[in-house]
Amino acid sequence: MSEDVKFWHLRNHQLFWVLNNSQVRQLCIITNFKRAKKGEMINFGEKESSRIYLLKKGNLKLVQVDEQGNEFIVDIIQQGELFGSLNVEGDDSSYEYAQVLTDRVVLCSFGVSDFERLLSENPTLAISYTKLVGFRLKRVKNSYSNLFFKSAKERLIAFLKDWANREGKINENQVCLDNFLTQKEISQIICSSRQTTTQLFNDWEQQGLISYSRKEIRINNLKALG
Amino acid sequence: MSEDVKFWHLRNHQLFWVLNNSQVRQLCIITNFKRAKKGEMINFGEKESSRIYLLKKGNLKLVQVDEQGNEFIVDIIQQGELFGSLNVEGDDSSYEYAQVLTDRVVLCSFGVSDFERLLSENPTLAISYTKLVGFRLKRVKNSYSNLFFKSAKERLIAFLKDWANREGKINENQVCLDNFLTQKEISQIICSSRQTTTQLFNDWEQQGLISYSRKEIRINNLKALG
DNA sequence: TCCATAATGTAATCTTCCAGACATTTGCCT
DNA sequence: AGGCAAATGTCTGGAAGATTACATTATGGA
Repeated sequence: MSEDVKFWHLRNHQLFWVLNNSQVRQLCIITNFKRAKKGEMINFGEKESSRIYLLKKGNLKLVQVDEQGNEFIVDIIQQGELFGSLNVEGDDSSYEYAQVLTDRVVLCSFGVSDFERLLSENPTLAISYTKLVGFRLKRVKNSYSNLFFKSAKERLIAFLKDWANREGKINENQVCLDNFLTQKEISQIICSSRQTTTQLFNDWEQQGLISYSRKEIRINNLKALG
Repeated sequence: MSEDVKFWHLRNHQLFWVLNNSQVRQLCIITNFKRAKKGEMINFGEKESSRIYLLKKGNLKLVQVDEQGNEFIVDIIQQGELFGSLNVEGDDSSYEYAQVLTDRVVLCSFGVSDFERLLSENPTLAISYTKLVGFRLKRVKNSYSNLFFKSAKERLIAFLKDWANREGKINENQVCLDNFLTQKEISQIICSSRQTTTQLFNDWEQQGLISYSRKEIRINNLKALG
């Protein structure tokens, strides 16, 4: 990928607005670009090779795997978001990987140490980055505390609402979602069984409130679901 | 509180190891010290007044309250930890407060804007701070993903194990915990009903595996609980 | 010391949703 | 086109644990 394109990508990310052009050019040099297709997995966690990723196009899921092998979808990353070793510290038992959800993704990455050097030279960038991580913390806390006090149905509604806010397209009163998730994946996100999720979608479908397909989800009236 | 004592407190926190003495002295000036007693509440969230706290002594809980008024214990903060507006960004719907659990706590705090200025002058500090928040993020993720795949019993065991690791005192094979939590609070942490928690403790008590009182919890054999 | 209040103990229902066990459909690959 | 795997649809019992409803016991403050 040409330096020009790299430049454009980085220049367009909010986080790097505080850098001047020459700094961004510098950043280009340490940056690695990559394309990946649906289903591909991205591993991170090996201390040495740990990298920070910036997702330029597409969506992917962050999956955490515990000792028993349970897979748990921690977060859905969308266009423009950072992910990877935000935490930097090498530690522990839990393993995490990312998997591509959309047909293809474009992402770029820096090694953690390069990124750290950049931060130490640009305090303003360091603060922006700090805020970003803090925001992520808040998001995770929020989405989890949702899960505990809501029934499976409420959790699914909350998930759809969130999704609609993030990426929904409004078509004459309807919200339309590009569906790159299977019902199984949705259940993993909202922590319920696959069957329960299916049941809920079908109930809504029969009431004419929603239209589910593998390509898209159309919601006629978000508020009426409850 | 004298500047000297402030100095000692700050100098001893890992986060500030990267600062030199004169910088720590500077930090002392913007620092506010406070004592609080059991049950007292600390609010943060008002954008203007938001502060970052460093807990010097004691324990407290961070409680998140959602729109329905459900109270959810997000985290237990112990000696030496930072809490408060780690996220810096003022946002949204969810409200969070801290409540003192031990007889008394000692804490110091800075206004967010002062702290930000400090960060911008000390990029290394900013990086340390980022790692800290990242670590917190990891902890939250971990404790949550625990919750979803475990039964109430397993969750309680995991909680006790974690507690034992953090603050347990070993007495001739037994682990002894200073109990500043009620069973109700424990249930809030592990997300089960108060009655279920009570039942579990009593079962263990009858099997002679544990000894619960309001002052202390003594565990004879952590592994045998399962 | 006594009392009000909070914390703990116990039991009987009742709801939710998970876990199988299939059938059916969809969509991709060759 | 045809076949195969993955995704979806549907039904069942059963278990975990919430909820309700009290009884009992501690504890801190007046």
